[in-house]
Amino acid sequence: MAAETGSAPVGATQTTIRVIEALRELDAAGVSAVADHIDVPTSTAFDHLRTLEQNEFVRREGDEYVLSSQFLEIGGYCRNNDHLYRTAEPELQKMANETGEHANLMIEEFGRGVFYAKAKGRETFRLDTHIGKRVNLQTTSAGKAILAELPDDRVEEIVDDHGLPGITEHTITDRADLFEELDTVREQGFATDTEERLKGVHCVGAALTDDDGDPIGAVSVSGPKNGMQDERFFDDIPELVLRTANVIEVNMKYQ
Amino acid sequence: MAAETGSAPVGATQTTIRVIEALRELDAAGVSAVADHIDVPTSTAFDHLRTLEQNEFVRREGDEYVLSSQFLEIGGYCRNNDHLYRTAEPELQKMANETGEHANLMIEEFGRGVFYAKAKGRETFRLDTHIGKRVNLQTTSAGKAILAELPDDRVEEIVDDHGLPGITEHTITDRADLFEELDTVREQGFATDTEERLKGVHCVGAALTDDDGDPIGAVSVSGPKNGMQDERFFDDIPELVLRTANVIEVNMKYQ
DNA sequence: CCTCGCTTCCGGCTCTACCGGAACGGTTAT
DNA sequence: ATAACCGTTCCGGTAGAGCCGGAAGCGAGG
Repeated sequence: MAAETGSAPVGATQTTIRVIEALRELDAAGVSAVADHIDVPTSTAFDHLRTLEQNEFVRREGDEYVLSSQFLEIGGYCRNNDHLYRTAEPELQKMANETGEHANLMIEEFGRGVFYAKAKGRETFRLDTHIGKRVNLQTTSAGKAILAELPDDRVEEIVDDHGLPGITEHTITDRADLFEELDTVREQGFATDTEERLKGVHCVGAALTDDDGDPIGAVSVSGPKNGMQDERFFDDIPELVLRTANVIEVNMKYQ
Repeated sequence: MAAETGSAPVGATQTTIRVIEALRELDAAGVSAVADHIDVPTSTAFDHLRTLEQNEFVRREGDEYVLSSQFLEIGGYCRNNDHLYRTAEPELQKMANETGEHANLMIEEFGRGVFYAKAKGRETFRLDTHIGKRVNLQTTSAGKAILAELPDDRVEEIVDDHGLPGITEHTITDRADLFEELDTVREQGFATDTEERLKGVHCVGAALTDDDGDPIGAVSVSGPKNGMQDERFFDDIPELVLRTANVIEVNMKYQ
């Protein structure tokens, strides 16, 4: 989360958000645990928890507070009304069925990649990527596909904001390397990820662009490294991913 | 949403929440549209929108504000850490595969049913149930299964709070009918829904209970009315749903 | 160039968010 | 039993901040 320590216009809301963050980090916690965590008096934490509870953002579980499913509800509602999601979701399913691998839809927000939707293939190895999860764009194929469609100065800005932290030994951590990689992506038309975010996982991603050529997201397929190699990884899967991306782009316009 | 008009301890937070609700209802809106909608000066709406934006709960799209995927992120994160979800999710998948229909996991929160997870079967007719969607418990099979495991006075309380509004012509709208139905559910061990929330859709649901016998959720299968009839609807599917519920209950304890 | 609608900024007044402290309630130890 | 202790809940005063009106930017359109 941003944790802008700069003064927010509405300080009380800022405090409430800190309470939410605390509950998220603590999973379940009592009033005083929350108060300690964000360094406010218990009475203050209590006021905010109660306000959140009244609005059903927080629920009591025994003698502790937990975040409710209200967040999921709002997020799910917005996503369900989203034209991109509605258009892409069925195509994701198809892609997952055809490949047997996981298919993902990513969007960019605040300079980071959001796993916006996923479809499971036959291989149901457990992914760490919960819905909505945010990652640095350069660590995924879909993210790199998006970056490749953004103007250079915007990429610079994103790198300035979020850096290039190494997640695995294969993650791109150098700025020049990144731009070189983005050149390759633009040449190929698709992006790859060879264990750059998760050991043992390979991905192929392609950007979705609007009429102006601006990226509105990206789709990708991810699977175990062993099954994702050679022609399948460099030809078959990319072709399918690109075709799917194309179908989604077209359907975005005419329905 | 609750819309507790009673005074919240932290009024500023209450206002922020109203801004969020407004954005949700308006989909995308400018400062003044939000201000009008919740009847505050534009400058106030602006302050709150800016605070939300700084914390990445709201994003600018052109010259309008929209809710960001932050809600999905928080909700998805919590769900992913949830023992019930982690345990039930793979079983849902299996159930969807075996039946070819949609499989759902519902939990109860604030007296309403939350569609907490779903797995798609082969029949991919478009459901209106986005993830996190809240419904009145008595309108779904999973919800009735949960109600059947709650003490009568709690059921009374829930009905008092949320009423028994009719959604389709088959929805239970009478209190006595509801209790009669819950008796049947307890006898059978599972609950059914014959077009009580959606025309043309039948469901079968079974509750998940903890060691104390309190319901922690319910699983259900829903499909088109035509395919969900006779032995399949009254025997085969119920058996599978009950078996799945049982597997989840056991796995909850030993892993 | 002027108008109009919207967003953004600014500063003062008043209200309220915040806090300390006290009461309450449940649990454990003596 | 009873006391001690922990966390939660309640309460009231104060000073600091949220709210608001008004004005300044800023585009779009005539």
